[in-house]
Amino acid sequence: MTSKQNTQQKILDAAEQLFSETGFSATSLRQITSMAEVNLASVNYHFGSKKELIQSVLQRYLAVLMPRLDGEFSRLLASQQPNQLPTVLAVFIEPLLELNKVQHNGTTMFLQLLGRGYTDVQGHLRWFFNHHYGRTLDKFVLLVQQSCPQLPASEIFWRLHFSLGTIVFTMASNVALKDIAAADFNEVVEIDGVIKRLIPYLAAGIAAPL
Amino acid sequence: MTSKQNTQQKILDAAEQLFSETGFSATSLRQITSMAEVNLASVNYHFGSKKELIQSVLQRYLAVLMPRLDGEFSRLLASQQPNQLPTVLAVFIEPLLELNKVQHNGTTMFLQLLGRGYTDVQGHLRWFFNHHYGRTLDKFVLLVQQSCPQLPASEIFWRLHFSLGTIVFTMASNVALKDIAAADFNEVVEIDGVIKRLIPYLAAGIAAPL
DNA sequence: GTCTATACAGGGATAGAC
DNA sequence: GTCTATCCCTGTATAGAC
Repeated sequence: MTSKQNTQQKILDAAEQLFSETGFSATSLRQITSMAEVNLASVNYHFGSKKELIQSVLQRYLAVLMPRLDGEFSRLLASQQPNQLPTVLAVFIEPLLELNKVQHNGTTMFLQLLGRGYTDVQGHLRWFFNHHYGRTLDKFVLLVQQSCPQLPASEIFWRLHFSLGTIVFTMASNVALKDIAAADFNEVVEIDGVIKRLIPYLAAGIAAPL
Repeated sequence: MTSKQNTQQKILDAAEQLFSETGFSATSLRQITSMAEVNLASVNYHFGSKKELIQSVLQRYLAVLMPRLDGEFSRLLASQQPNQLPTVLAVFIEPLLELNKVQHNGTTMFLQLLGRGYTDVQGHLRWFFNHHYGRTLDKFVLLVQQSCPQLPASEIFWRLHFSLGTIVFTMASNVALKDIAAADFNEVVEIDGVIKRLIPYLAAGIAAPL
């Protein structure tokens, strides 16, 4: 009973650390199981496959993040008049930064996992996300549509995917970007700095004139 | 002599087709060499490794694209007054679409390779790109800085990387996005449509107020 | 139920014969 | 330059111990 929980937990912790350091495809199950000090086969026993392990690692964060976001979206939708786009986007900041309470460096960890997830193995993670959190996503899309009434829904579709790309790519290359910024501009930028730089960029892009 | 050229060429053609169909990591050297009807070991003999083969496939396009872009950038820099940001970005459209003359569906092929390349194997492609085309890149950055004199260089650095993410991610998931757009909005969007949708988004994001 | 040891097919890379 | 044979690593599946 407790031993099952321990094994699963040990695998998840080791996997999370290795995934965020070197990416999904570059991390082998043998690395994970040897760091977790468990048997190789236990990954497939407990999680079924490497893909499902990746989803489980992300799920630990999503289970905390998405209900919070859903609540914020519902709150904004309940107000009578449409909300400003920057206001809608700013809703992400707090819940994302609170992931630091889930785990040390949780925000960076999660965003890096998200970035690597969408870029490394694309397909199955996108499906997983839509499947589990489609409702929350719909609320967000509705909020954006209300804040940009001049834009057709199809244009918003494209621009939200552009924005997803911006976020995911930035987070996947977060470490490299921080290093370059430090070297070229003597700037020390932490994850919240990156997030706050992203907001005006995304807001302007999404609301751009046709 | 001719046999060397032929073998290299056959490998490049087969690799390009398979890469753009199923991505880099999902395409094995054995698939490539059997489609090209050459020996497995010849890939490593002629290109050194799978990574370098990927670079070579991209290089065929970059060798056409980058000199053209460099010329356009120089032309814009030569004009006395600073150029509008949308004008600077629009410079990409023509040279990108002309890749269709290099090969059938060349533009899509190239952008997909670029997208997959940056996301699949991140590190080495970035290095390769900066190393070979750093000068051209510098001209572009200068043009953007001139068109946004109110923005500090460090902010432009971040926003150009945001934009790179937008482009790369969009192109990597190009096929999926086209399918969704077709299903949800009855929209048939070709690659030039995506490019032209990107320009106003990017321009607004880069020039966003602080 | 949980864990271990082990086998298997497929991957990239490479040494050496030709 | 080319080709064969081989090496080591990967994810996955399963038989059997506890």
